[in-house]
Amino acid sequence: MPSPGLTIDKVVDAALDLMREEGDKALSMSALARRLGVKPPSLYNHVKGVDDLKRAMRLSGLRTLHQHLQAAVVGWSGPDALWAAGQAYRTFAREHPALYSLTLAATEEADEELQAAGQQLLTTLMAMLRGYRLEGDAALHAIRCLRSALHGFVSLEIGGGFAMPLDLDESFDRLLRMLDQSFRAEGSN
Amino acid sequence: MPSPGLTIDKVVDAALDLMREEGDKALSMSALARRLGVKPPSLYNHVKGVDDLKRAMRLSGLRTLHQHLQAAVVGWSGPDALWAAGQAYRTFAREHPALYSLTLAATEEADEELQAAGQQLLTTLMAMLRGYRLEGDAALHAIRCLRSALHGFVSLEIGGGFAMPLDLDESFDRLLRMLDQSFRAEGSN
DNA sequence: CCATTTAACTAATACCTATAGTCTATCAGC
DNA sequence: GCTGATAGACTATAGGTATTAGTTAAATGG
Repeated sequence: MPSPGLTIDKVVDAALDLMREEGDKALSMSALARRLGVKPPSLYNHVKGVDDLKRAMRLSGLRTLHQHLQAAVVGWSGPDALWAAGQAYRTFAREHPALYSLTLAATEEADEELQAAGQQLLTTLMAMLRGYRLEGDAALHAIRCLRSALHGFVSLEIGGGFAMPLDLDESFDRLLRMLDQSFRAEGSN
Repeated sequence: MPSPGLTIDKVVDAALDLMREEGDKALSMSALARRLGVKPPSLYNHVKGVDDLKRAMRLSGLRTLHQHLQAAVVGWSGPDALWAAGQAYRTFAREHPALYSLTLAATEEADEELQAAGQQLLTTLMAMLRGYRLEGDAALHAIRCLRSALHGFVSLEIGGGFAMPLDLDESFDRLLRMLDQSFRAEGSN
């Protein structure tokens, strides 16, 4: 083996750095190879192609997001947990906008590993809602509302969709209040 | 002029068809030229390049969405208008998933025309909320909640993000109920 | 110490976007 | 009806991308 300078982890990490620094448009096998000081074909010893690379990045993104969420909500319940999770979610998206977009895009062709990572995320969100005493389908519908609201807000925010000169933190707080009140109302059934 | 078979509208329409039929990944100047029975360089007489083409498609998407929304809410107010708008929004996204993603992605580098189209959309949403008697900043924050919820839901839905075997229509209805109750509470201030 | 394997490489293919320059059919004005 | 300008197609070309095939050298294991 001629000086194995690369590992799959180094490749994925470099790809994450590249996308963080230069945006999702700049991510390519060529640019990645340049950054790693290597010729493009060498990358194919570690990833199957650009789609496989993105899949690995998505997996990394899902796991990192999950860790952040879990760290944020541990020890809290009910509204406190909701606010902590909301802030953590939004912070992650703002700090890694390109990765966030990539991660949440196209859950369609998710293999087993990706689905497991998504499932873990869902489990954490479910646990977070435990304080609201939501049962059965109501809890699942509530999760969907929660995910929609969070994903929609951060997507629009990082995409520059909120143009009005109006405090974003305040808007996000109101979004969380809306969720909180909805969960309270549903939970008291 | 050797038989001007192309016009800017034909080009954009063909691009929309191409993306609707084969997905956003299949959209390229080459594929578009093939579909139009023309050589790729000919397209450059009508659009500046692939980015300009996408810009034109985004504009078309924004305007179509706006028309659908306006047609849906006319004659209604309050909750009725909210439900009509929600259904129209979701229907548009489901019928043109690739166009929807393209339209709402990267509002960043929006030129004057795009911003105007976005503004019209916003104006229609504002009018729709009139029945809730929301005033000043409260109305603007409410719009952001509305957009977040709708955009998040349809994005996740068309991306296959909702995997649970649970009725999507029911989930969407609950999302609208959450918005409705929030607007009622805010409006009574 | 040698065989195997790993992971880099070079070379080549087949796309893609985009620009420059050419040619021809149409249209306006005479 | 002729002619000149122009619009809109074309050919040719440059340079970028992903990917595969085949080659070579280094490190490991028996």
